[in-house]
Amino acid sequence: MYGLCDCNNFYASCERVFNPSLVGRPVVVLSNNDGCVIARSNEAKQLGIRMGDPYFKVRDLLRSNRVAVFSSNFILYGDMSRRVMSLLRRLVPATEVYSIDESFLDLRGIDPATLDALGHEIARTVKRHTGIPVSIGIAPTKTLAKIASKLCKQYPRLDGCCYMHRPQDIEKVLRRFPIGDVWGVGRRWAAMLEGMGVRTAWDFTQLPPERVRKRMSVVGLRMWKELRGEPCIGFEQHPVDRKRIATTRTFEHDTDDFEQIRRCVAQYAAACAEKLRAQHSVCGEMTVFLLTNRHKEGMPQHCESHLLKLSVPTDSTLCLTEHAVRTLRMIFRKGRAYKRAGVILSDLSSKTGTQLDLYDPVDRARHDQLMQAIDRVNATMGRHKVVTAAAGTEFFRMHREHLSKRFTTDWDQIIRVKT
DNA sequence: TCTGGGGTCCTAGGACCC
DNA sequence: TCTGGGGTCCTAGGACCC
Repeated sequence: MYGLCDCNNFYASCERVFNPSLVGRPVVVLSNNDGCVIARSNEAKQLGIRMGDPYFKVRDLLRSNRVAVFSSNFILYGDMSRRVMSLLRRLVPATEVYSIDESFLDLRGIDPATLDALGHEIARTVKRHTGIPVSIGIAPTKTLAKIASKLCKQYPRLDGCCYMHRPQDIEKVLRRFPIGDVWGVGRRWAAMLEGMGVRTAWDFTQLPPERVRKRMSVVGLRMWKELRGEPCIGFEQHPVDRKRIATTRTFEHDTDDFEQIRRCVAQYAAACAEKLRAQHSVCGEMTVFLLTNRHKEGMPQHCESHLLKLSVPTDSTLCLTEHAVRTLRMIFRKGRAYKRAGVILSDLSSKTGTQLDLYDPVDRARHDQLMQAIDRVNATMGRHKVVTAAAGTEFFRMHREHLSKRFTTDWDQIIRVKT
């Protein structure tokens, strides 16, 4: 049996933990720059606010319904996630962290008769220790466990855990489960399947497998088998290294100011390099891109980008910043209203065993020492304490009008209790 | 005025190899 | 009239996830 533990309305729930007056009130969390809605409490969902709605379009609706609005506080959400995940790790034999708010649970070797009680116990414990409400689904495959956890959200009387294992129960659920809500079915496939007369997950399991394979490749076939109770997606015991690392941002205003964009790109390169070192990898390729505002109708759209292949793979902020700025110089065109820029690192490999260049002008060993020192300073004394001159100390401020505090990671912002 | 950010996997087709 | 067989690697594009 596979378990899935999914935190309910995770970002909104994190905000509520430190502000209990929000319980029962609608809450939404906004993306970077307070751009659009990326998380909603149940009450906010009921008001008809959709995922991805631009903030400026729903502002009046939010105000008239006294919705609590927050800028995204990823430091807080990341720390709360870490707490939930480490708790889960203590309660089951193994876990696979799937996203910031979801973890698969390895339940092999546990007496099936006790799984329902275990699921409820986990949900209660996570709520008690972290304040975060979760939905736990337990079923014979990962795809079915996902469905089971969605049922928990739909039916509060399940009380946080749905153990779905008898074939007749599974059939009953699948017959009412919309195909578009199945894990792995996006908008395109949902439309295609509905065109084929497939409305529910059950309809899908009744299609001939050859047809599924032909229209949806092995990915669809795997899903078909998983829904029929045959596990095809295994349990990842150990977290795998990323194959791409990106840092990209939308600017608050359109700009063609080269110096400003250069500072941003240098900051993105440094952020990528930090993530790269954190997983002990080096990168062999770097892409820098610039985009104009895709929402401006009638304006010419431009996408400048260039992929640079590095002669020696590196994880040095200095090397990557230099490459990024040089690449930016190549693609930048004065007079274009740029709205977004980014740095993407690819061709990642393990740092041990890097092929060096005999004529390499860079002293790798010294760079390594310097990077270690910088990472240590920034880790212990606060982010951005040491930066490159290219990135500058003037941090391009994100528009975050409704930011909550770093209650759990900053002594100066720890919650105060009035007596 | 104002519209996020970061990932993965699979397939088909072309270039190339022996 | 008739033109082999078997493979790899790379890339772009399309699908998906949170």
